[in-house]
Amino acid sequence: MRADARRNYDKILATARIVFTERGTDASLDEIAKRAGVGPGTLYRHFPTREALVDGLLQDWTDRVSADADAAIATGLPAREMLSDWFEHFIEHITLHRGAASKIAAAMDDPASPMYRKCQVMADANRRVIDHLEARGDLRPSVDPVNVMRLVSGVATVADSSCTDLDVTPMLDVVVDGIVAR
Amino acid sequence: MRADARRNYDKILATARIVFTERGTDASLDEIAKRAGVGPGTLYRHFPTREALVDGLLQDWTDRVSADADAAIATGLPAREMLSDWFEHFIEHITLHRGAASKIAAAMDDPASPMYRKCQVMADANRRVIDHLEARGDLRPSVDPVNVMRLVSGVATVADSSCTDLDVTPMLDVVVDGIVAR
DNA sequence: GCTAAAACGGAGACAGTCTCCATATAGTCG
DNA sequence: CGACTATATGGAGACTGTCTCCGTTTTAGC
Repeated sequence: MRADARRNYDKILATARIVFTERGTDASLDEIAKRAGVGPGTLYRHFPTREALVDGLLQDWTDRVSADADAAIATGLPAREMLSDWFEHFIEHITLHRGAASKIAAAMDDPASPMYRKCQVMADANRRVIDHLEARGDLRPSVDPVNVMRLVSGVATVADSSCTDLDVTPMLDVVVDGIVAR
Repeated sequence: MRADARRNYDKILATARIVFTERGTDASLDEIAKRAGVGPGTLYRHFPTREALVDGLLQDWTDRVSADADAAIATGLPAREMLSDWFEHFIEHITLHRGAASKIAAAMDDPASPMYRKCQVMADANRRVIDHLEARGDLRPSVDPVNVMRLVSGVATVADSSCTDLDVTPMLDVVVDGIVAR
């Protein structure tokens, strides 16, 4: 990639991070381009779709999610606490920008999405936590990590789209109760 | 309401039902107006926002949801089965049109939404089921019906926004396991 | 029929998406 | 260094959808 291209790419990403935080992931792309000091054409060449741009912002995101999963495992806490811990961190990450949660939830089952790969990493992180607890015999038989992931994403989506500042803990408690061994 | 107004109102609603089914709740409102044979002004006078239009379509929806809740209670089935039954019917209703589930989930906590009232009816129906089971001693202590509603809406939203035809049963099983007495 | 009030509809202002291509720039090679 | 080529730029503008305003038409009551 040419030096000027790289410069613009980074500039767009930095601006998008600001604008998405201010206005959510539905903000105008032309506005992002304008504020980044580039033409709309440049933005669309680097990021053909809004999804690609959101995906670009999540570059280091997967690393953090992965790290959080491993950190949760490392605590060695009882199943209930470990899961709550992990789920809350996870939700914190996927609701970074308003509207992001639903996009991530949708990408999880869509191999055509530019975010699909990152969702895989995220799903892997979750699977590590679930497998760890499973090996400890702390879970009900046949808990499917992928479904857990979907469920928690659903919680995140609801919390994110609600205009009130919803507390996710009670919902997560139900999920946790639904998967730990009785 | 004047006769011609009533006529147009009904025409718009009927057309919206078709178009939303074809294209989801994000379909162009001007297209609905055109296909209904009215001007955009007429559509917007009757339904100032997209939400109001979706809401108009759900006129008899609340009755059906209520009836389903009472039917589920009347079966007298064990808690697990009754809940699965009710949840599945509920999801079937709120995913009537693609995109509807997330709008309903968002309206649930937004008193300013035109759908808010209908969400209350829906929440009441759910509360009846939960209260019934609670009275039978079939649930864990302190299950909050509102949170259950949010959780199930989350499942519906995920299923609806997924491009694959997702089976909601495994997710609902987790929720059910999370609320029935151990 | 006549009239006032109610409703209509479509032109058009506005905002966002996305493309095309004439112009500008970076990097390379003699 | 200067010339050349591939690469990248940016902004005009086509297109689509939202929503309003207001001159015209329709309805309902007298």
